[in-house]
Amino acid sequence: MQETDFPKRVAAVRRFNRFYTQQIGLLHEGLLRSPFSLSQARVIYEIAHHEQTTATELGKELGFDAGYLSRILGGFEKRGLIDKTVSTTDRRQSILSLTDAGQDKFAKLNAASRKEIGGMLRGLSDVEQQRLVHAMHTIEGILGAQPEHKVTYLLRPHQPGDMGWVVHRHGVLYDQEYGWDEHFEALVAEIVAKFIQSCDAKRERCWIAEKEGENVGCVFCVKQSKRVAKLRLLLVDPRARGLGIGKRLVHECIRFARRVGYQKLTLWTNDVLHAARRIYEQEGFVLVQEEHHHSFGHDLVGQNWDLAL
Amino acid sequence: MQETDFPKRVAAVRRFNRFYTQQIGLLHEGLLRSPFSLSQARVIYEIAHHEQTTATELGKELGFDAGYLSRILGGFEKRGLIDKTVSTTDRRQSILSLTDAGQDKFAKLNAASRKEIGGMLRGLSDVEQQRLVHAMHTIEGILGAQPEHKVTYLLRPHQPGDMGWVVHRHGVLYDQEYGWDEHFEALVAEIVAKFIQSCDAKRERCWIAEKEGENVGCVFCVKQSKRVAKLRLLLVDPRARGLGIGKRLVHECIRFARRVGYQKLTLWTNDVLHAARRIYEQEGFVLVQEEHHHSFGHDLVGQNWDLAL
DNA sequence: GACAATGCTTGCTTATGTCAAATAATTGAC
DNA sequence: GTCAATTATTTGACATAAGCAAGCATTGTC
Repeated sequence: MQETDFPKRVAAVRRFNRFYTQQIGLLHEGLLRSPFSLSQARVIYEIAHHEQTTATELGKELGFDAGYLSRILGGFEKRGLIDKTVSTTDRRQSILSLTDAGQDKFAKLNAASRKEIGGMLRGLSDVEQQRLVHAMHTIEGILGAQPEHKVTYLLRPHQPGDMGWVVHRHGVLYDQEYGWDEHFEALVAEIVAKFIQSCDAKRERCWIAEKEGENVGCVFCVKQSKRVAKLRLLLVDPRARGLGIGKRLVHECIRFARRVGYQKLTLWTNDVLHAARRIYEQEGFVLVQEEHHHSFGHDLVGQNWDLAL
Repeated sequence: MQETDFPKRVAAVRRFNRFYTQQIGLLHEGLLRSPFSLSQARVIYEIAHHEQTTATELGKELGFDAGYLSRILGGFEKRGLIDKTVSTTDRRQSILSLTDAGQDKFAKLNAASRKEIGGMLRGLSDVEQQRLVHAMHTIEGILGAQPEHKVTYLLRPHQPGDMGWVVHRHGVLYDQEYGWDEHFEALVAEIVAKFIQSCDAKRERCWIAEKEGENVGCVFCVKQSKRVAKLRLLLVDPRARGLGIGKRLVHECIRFARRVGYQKLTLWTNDVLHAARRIYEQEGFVLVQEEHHHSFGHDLVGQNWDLAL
């Protein structure tokens, strides 16, 4: 290295820091129209991206003072955004997780942020976008010792547009992977239509898994009878498999069914869906019935699985 | 563009924002050991890099609330870091400039920041440093509509190490540009030695011009008699010429001499130094005497210039 | 079972930041 | 030249952000 370059480099980094401090200040303004401060947004972001976490863990990741964080979390709890459950292994800590309302609020915040950044990016040419993203990767790679979270997906309630995605993705994937015909897509469409039209918000729910701003999975919990809930339409996009999203979706569904007072959770699937089967088994579902049927252009074996709640 | 890339890009930018928010938080900690908060540091930085500015201008550049800024500036004034002079063209505004103490405090802050960033950079390989700086430039270029200040230098009092630089640079540059021999360097060394040894801090001063962390210019104001000050050793590095640094140094020197009560400012130079001559003329100096002499291996014409204060 | 360490909460303090009103000076319209 | 609108700055009141330290309950260690 030419030794005379070094001060120039230091100056360049300092200039960039000033520049980006400014940029982040601008983002801050974007949050003004949201019910979250920058710090709160960072906290809720972290919670949303962990299935479960604790205050100390959050504090370490974000570099926050424990007292300050405690207050932020207290506020979230009061607003009904998070649940604190005393840990079974260590009764000093609370396990933090988003409530349904929290998931919803966060999804909105997330969408707003995405829209804002998207708007900014759209002002750039394709080449500029590529260069920008590449340069950011470079900087993160060089400065960021800490690896990105393994789990970068997030669960949220459904929003407009999601039902279409559910139908579309089921159609495409079951065709690709199992050769099922369009009758399957139609069946899915019928299910989601009914879900939307007669949705009992208190006892029925849909979760969408989102990764890097794109939908990558879903599951539905619908009412079959007063005491029995049914898990339907579990799907994980191939691009996002292996991250535990399927398991998490099922888990969330079970937690919900239990919480709102069902006594049994049932589901219908087909024996060719091996990955799903493994998840159901792990979560404690029991195979209660099988029957042969011819549907979607194939001979299939339908299965009913039950879980006592 | 592949439309499916877009959400990925948005996600990448958002991730970078989170990442850099974190980074800037770390820098914030570096300031904890300084007497400035992040906001204060940003304000004093801006003041230091403008010869003169106003509160409104600062507020616009930094995006600060006028009231908040007013208080920060009030605090600085109380601590003796800045001067507020009512503008002659608009008596509502104050022209802000750093006092000597302010220049000094800021130079220390600046050095600390540079040291911190320098330390971080030293942990990287030469190639990584280059890539980092290049990536930062790219981002600034793409996102930053606003051009960097034209004037990126800063004046400050001397610090340990500066005298050596003054001697060295005079030696090298006068050899390169005029072929003067080592006797000139020796003369400079003698002058700075005397300056340090018998410096009357109230009535004598040295200014160093700094650009991107490197010294690029200097000037001295020393006492010749109770009523007469002498400007000496004006130098601007070739790399930094054309930015008005020479003029600014002379200007600062005149202001100081006037403020501490001298009645005349005098200086000795040689007719071959054309650039310097132009500055002296512009600032109102008058040529009072010339004499031929043989020094530093050349036949020269020495000149005395005076300015009534 | 004493004792240090950990996870979290709470009280207190200071810094940060915003809003609205007040003052003084300037500018533009007539 | 006069008046209204605008601009630069200050000030008071206020809300939020953020850090420090003391405290409490729990856990792990010896």
